[in-house]
Amino acid sequence: MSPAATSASSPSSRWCPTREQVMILEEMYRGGIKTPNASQIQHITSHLSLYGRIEGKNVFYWFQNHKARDRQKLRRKLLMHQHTLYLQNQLMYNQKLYDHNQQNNHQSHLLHHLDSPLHQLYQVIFDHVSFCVFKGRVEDASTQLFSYTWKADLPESSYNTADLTNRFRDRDTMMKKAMGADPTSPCPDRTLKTLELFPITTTISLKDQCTTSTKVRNPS
Amino acid sequence: MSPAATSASSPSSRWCPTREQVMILEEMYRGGIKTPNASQIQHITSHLSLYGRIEGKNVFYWFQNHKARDRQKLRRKLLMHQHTLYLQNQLMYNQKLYDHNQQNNHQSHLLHHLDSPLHQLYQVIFDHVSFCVFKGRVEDASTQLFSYTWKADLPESSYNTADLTNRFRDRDTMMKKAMGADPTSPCPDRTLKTLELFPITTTISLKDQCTTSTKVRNPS
DNA sequence: GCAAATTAATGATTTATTCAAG
DNA sequence: CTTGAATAAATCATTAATTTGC
Repeated sequence: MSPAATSASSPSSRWCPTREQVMILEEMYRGGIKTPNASQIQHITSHLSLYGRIEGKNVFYWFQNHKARDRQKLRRKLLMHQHTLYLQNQLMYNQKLYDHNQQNNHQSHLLHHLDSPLHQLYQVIFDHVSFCVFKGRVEDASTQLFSYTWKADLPESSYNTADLTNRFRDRDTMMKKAMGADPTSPCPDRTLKTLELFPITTTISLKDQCTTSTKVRNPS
Repeated sequence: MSPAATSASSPSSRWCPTREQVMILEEMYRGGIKTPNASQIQHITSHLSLYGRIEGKNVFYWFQNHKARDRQKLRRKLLMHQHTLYLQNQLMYNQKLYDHNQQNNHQSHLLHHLDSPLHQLYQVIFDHVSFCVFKGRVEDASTQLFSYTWKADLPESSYNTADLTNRFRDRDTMMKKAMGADPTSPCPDRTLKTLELFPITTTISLKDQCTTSTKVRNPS
């Protein structure tokens, strides 16, 4: 498949690692070598040169990229996990609301609430941040939020939302960590059905890297 | 004053550029050298070694840092500018609202609006992002927004906000770029007084970097 | 004045993101 | 789409300014 093993047939512009080289590198990575220092790189290079043409910088870049993409995968997983919790929470809330309305026989209440401006605004901002983060441009997420503003026309009618206003006056109690919610026991007094959109069994700790930090670099 | 010129007095762990070295480097930077390649770095290093001990990597890092911090300053300026526009917009809106209520002799309307849940929610998120950005930890701004969720209790009364709901149904029209608003002519049909909290005469274009990109690096 | 304590600058690394070859 | 290569952003760490209490 890949022309990696055909050594010195065509002057390739970049290093094409052979199957054995990749296997050995991955083995070393799993073995704990995350950021090899200069002498380690020398050693690895001379070892891997038995299986094909290779330079020191190839080894350097390989470990750098491998570590970075490992972390990237972890972050994406964590993000998905939080997104799951958010959705669970949202579904739970809507379900609770629905049940409440069923009790009171007000069928229109649920839809009315889901279209409420608060809910929509939250959704817009959440979606925006989600998109930016999943796009990979983290900084834009906050930068662009700055550049948006809310320019509604003059309200022709009064708000009649004094109850909501009072409920949201304290900012600390207004927003709560979604992480704090335990998805396994969504509601103690009522069993709610929530769709399982994503697996929520990820047990991730970003700090499990042992990062044997070494300080070798020779840029000039 | 500064002991920068005293060369080789104490074994410093990091390079302390002399006054002349910094002057020359800044001159070169202004002259258009943003990311020198290996040969340029060699040349600059040998030139600057006349004024004090210096290595190639020092030159490499100096240009890297200088360019990055230049961009950083620009971004921060732009952020402040957008924040200014946001505040202007907010003030204009409140002023307009106030005028409108004055006409209709409803003194309580303004305060009612400022306490409205929409306004408060926007404020909370904006403040949060602002704080994170100005604290310098850009990533946290979006990451933490994920971990917050909105868990209100069941509303005991109906919302009565159908008008707002309809107004905000289309997300693209709901939020508009603050940049689009021209602060010099805030309201065509009425002259409004707006406090000038920040200078808004910044004319920034992030794309004025000529970045003579060169591809030389020798890590191993 | 003058050090201890803070804060701001900035040199050096590490990490994240982008580009482009295959 | 994967991944080597390169660049840019973020972070760490040390030094210089600056403040503060004496």
